[in-house]
Amino acid sequence: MTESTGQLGPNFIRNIIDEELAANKHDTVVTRFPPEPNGYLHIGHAKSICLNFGLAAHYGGRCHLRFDDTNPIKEEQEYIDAIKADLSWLGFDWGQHEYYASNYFETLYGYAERLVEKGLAYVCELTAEQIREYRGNLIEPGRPSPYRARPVEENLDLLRRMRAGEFPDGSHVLRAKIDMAAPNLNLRDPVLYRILHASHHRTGSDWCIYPMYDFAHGQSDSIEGITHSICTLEFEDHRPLYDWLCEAIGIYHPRQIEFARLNLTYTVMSKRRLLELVNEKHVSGWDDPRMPTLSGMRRRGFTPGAIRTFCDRIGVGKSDSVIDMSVLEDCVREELDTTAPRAMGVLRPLKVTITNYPEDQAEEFTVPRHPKNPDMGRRTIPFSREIYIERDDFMEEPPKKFFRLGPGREVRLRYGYIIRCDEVIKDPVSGEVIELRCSYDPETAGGKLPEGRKKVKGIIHWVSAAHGIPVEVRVYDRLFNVANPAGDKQCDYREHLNPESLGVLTDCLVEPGLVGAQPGEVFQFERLGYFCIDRDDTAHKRVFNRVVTLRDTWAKLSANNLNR
RNA sequence: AGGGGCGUGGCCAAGUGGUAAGGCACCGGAUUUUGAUUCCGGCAUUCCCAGGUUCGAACCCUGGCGCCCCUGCCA
Repeated sequence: MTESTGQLGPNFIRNIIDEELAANKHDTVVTRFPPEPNGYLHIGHAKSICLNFGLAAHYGGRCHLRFDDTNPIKEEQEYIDAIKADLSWLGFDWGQHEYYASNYFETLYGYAERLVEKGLAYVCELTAEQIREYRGNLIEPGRPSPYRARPVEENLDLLRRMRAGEFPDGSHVLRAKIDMAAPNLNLRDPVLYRILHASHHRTGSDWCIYPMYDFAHGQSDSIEGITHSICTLEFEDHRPLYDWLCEAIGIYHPRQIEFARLNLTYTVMSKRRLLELVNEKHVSGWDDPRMPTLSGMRRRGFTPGAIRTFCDRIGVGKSDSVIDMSVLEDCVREELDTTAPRAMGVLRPLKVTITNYPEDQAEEFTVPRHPKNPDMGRRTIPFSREIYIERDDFMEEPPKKFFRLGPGREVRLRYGYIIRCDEVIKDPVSGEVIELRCSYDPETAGGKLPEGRKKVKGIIHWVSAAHGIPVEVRVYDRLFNVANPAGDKQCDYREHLNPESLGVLTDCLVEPGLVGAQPGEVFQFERLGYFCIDRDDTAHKRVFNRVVTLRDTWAKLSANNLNR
């Protein structure tokens, strides 16, 4: 069992378990993470995973991985493999406890016959539409199916013939006999088994009847000895059925506890919408770095530790909540700040010629890989007459408090010399600034400041023109431009897609020390943010993803000034 | 004859009758060869509202109000 990096804080579920333990209701805690293999895991699943595995770890129990594979039409092996990979990546180990609801099909069927024999279930021949009509609605009670009073023997015969494949899809279902007038619609004789002549990804053609969620989930929990079956709020209405079925069948009865699912600002979390984003090509795939999927976040450069910290930090409750994306970003920055080696990279290059630096000269600065962690060692960065700096670090008419480069101004090149901007060269046609001609002060190498020389406030990053490696950098912004895209009843969530969520910068330059870096490696480009090498990276075309920017007080300040 | 849940600062969240933790965000300020990091300080006389019980209420009681979920042979 892998421990989460953070702490699973106190929450109402822990309080419940503490009380039960104090009352000697259990001697161990067994939880489970039960995905349906019909899609990819997202950050919402991570919350459930951290909760279930976290509780098991906290109480010294265990957590099972169980695939809820009761609907062969929607499920595939591909998803099982992807889910396992994501779970491992997140840092959780389910050991030998890998289970499948489909492994219990025979047992489940036995439970069904038992219910029939007890007179608690019957075979119904109403069509799906008729069943809906008979069910009534939110304020009117339902009516009993004409097949409700069928004798036990007839039900048993019919159920066996359903299993034997004598009937076509949709012709018969097995229903629990509960209460057609129950205020909780789930209790109005819910369907337990349906006929589906479909091949199952694990059981092939062994079965043509498949149990519904309500007749598989709790039963699987029971079979595995799950003590606490933790699910999301929308299943609260199913709990009475969960309980009824365990009692009716007469099996061990786990306790279902519901918590609020995760919502994050500026993204969507439902499988349906995520699938639409992929199918309609609004993103490049499930692992598009803008997606809230674990595979997307992995490709983006988010770390498992940051996601675990996030899940621990947001807590677990029962009130519908929307967590601000900044919480996640903070977790990512917190981890990467301590682990990412520093480097210099220029995203939007502006050429600078150091006019008083000899043309045939070059030198190397040896500098730390990390400002606070000497154990990470040192690196060398070449310096020469021509360098590139960030366009944003020069302004022809600098506003107040801008302490970077401008005509006649001085800045320090990080780890290098102080330079002064003597001349601004513009494109004669467009008027665009295309080059800065500067002079350097040889006395200021490596942070030195000669007696009496005024300290410069601005420090900017740079890359030597002759030595830099050209790279492509993909900069990501929020996928949607409103905080709650799915919450707008006026229009479709897709109308809130941020057209600028992906920016591709093709003229970037990074320091030559990064030649050998491999896909997945993360660096901090000083003053800019964290960047990881994408899996599209090749020797001919190096590709970085921007994981997240650094906090930018200047950007905030100038934005505030603009608003005034 | 509707039922089930939930309301603590901008966003989360602890708190379970003894006088409102923490994080994110935000606002100051110090240190800094990253406008980063770090560090210090500020940020709810009040817990959806109104009554009541109590020496004492976010916690207990009553009555309102608001929001979410439920009418698949999906999970």
